[in-house]
Amino acid sequence: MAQRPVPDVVVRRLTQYYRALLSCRDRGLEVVSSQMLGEMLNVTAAQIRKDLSYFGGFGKQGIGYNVANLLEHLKRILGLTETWPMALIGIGNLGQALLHYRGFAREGFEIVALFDSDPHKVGQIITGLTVHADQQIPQLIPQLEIKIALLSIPTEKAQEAADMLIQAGVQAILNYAPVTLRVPEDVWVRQMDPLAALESMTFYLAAAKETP
Amino acid sequence: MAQRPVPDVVVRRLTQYYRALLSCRDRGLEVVSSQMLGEMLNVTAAQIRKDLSYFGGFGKQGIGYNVANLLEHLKRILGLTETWPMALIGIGNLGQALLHYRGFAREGFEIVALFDSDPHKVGQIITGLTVHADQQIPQLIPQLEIKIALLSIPTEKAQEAADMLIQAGVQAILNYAPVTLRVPEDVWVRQMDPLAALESMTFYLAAAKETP
DNA sequence: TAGATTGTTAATCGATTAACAATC
DNA sequence: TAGATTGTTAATCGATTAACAATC
Repeated sequence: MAQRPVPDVVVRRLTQYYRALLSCRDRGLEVVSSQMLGEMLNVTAAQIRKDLSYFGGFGKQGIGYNVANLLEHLKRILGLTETWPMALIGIGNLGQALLHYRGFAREGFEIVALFDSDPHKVGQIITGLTVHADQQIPQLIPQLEIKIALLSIPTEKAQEAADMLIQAGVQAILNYAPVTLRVPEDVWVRQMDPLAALESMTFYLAAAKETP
Repeated sequence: MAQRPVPDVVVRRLTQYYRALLSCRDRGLEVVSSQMLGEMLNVTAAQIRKDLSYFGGFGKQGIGYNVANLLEHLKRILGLTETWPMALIGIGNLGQALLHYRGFAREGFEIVALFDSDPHKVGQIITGLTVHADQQIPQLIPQLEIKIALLSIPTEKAQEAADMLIQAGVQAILNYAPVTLRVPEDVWVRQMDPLAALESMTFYLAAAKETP
């Protein structure tokens, strides 16, 4: 599909475009220009056109982009035409919040297996799913054809869990533990780290204080 | 402090270095080289030295960096020597998980005020904090000198809440709603968006499927 | 001293922006 | 047709990497 290699920054922006287009659609817009899209997302119009051009020409000169059409293309490009079964590792406060989050399902992501290392939690049924022991990972992940895992466990246990998951066939990890996981290069990891995000903002707040 | 303007990517990496150094300290390491740090974080040694050089020379040739010393410097640079009172807007599943998250306190972040628009929730006391109505924002934010807000409310309400918060003095927002907030340029926003993170990974998984 | 590692400069690489012909 | 907007190329900008003198 993509001829030139697509930079990761572009892929990340693609998800933004997709979001913005969904919102355009919901507001009844049929056509949108790169200019408009850019204003919604604080991105230049040229950036958007360049990014999209990695995948083809989806717009019409003088007109812009058909919202439904571009949405369809991005959906396919981002792999959102299929459904993605996911495993949730760690059923603490955060894990439970993820379990109840409705957003995943809307884009075809579904948590289909729960794992926890706490014997008190194993066997419990939450939102219709049984909590399995970590030891079940090697068996259940391949069986359920799970390629994506949500990792919401304590930092110390994250690497070990990641190793097991990858061994069992997981190729993408959404990591909530504040640690850099060591993974093979064909495995994808995205870090979800509120503390790091906060710290990168206090840098500016503290700097602004010093030089008012 | 910083002479040249510091690129945002550098600031974000600084938080990683800080994390890695904490882990070094906890393992009893007294000295660490840029090489070692780089291996922990999948970053080149040159990158780390360059990044740190924005702020000064913290290492010793032939030796490396004193862990405690560099930690102290980064702590100051990232503004983590002060404590940051925060407001939590939206007390749903995610909000409650954030409320129970212990990581914040360790770096001086403390949720000191809760807000929700649901009349059923207003007045409730959770972990010792009263849930306030959104209308209280203009009064309480300045009073408690809150500069940081955690936004965990539905997408539709996010912009309006952000406007109120900023009006009341908030300068940094950790936004869990999947929408690009329009904010003045002296206000910082970081997006926490698990769905976008997942979608940027399924891009690669789907692409790999096509070209095995 | 010899070996190691920093801080910094210069070279490279890659991403963003500007500009414009093509065309709806 | 005139006006608008795309897709793409070339120019610019900025970030990363390599290399090495300084020095612990």
